[in-house]
Amino acid sequence: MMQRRTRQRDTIRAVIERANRPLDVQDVLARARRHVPRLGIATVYRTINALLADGIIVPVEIPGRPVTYERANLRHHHHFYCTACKKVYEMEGCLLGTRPAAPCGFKVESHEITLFGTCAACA
Amino acid sequence: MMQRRTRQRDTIRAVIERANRPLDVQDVLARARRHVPRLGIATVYRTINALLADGIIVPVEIPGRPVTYERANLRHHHHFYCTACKKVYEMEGCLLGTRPAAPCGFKVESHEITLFGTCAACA
DNA sequence: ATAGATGCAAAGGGTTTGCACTTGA
DNA sequence: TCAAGTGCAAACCCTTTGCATCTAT
Repeated sequence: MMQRRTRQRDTIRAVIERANRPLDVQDVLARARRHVPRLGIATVYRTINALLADGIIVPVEIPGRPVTYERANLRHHHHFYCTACKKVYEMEGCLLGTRPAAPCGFKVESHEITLFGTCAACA
Repeated sequence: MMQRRTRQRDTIRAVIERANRPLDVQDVLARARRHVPRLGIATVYRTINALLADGIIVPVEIPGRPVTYERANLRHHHHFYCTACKKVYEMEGCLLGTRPAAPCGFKVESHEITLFGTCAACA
């Protein structure tokens, strides 16, 4: 995948990597079209799927919201969703002090935490 | 909403309330059809939406999976998603030892935690 | 030159809606 | 009785796929 370098792919990747918050497909399309006006939505989906497969970006799924994507090489962190302005913020570090407890026989491989509330700007 | 009592609604509500794990729409349809064979998928969606609006059930959204639903009046808990058998398990209690830390000015109102891994049955 | 990538439009899969029929109160 | 509720199918969305065209190598 992603064997050739194209303007579309460079643009889509740059849009996601330079954003200061996770972007959904429509966000990516809108921003990328500023540089590639004729960009099609199918190319956005194909490129996002390729970037996911290559481990360059990861999905960020907030319950009740469309999937968003961010660069994969960020430090372990979680997300804060402001219910007022609908923005997603990165929360540095992990909120779980200890390894998550699970019933006997259950093996925890990873976890996701989302905080909901209002951000400083909305308070 | 839900002005009249029907066999379909009683069945759908009972199916969700009696399940020992959150169910997605297809789960609900399959189980409810045992009692109401001609039940249509549209009625399942309509009833689930009505139960959500009435606060009788809540959505449980596991990243990458179809939305599931469970009764609303359960104690605070989180979910474990088995990546092998694709089932969602209830995890009693909360994994956050302390109140979640957030940057100054951020007000945390609620949180969601999802654990990923393999369950006892699949290990 | 040529296989990979793109844009468009059609196809898919899941959810909602329109409508005539059924049914609870 | 008769409006709420149902089942079916069509309509909608969002995402993926097919295909002719374009383009990076």
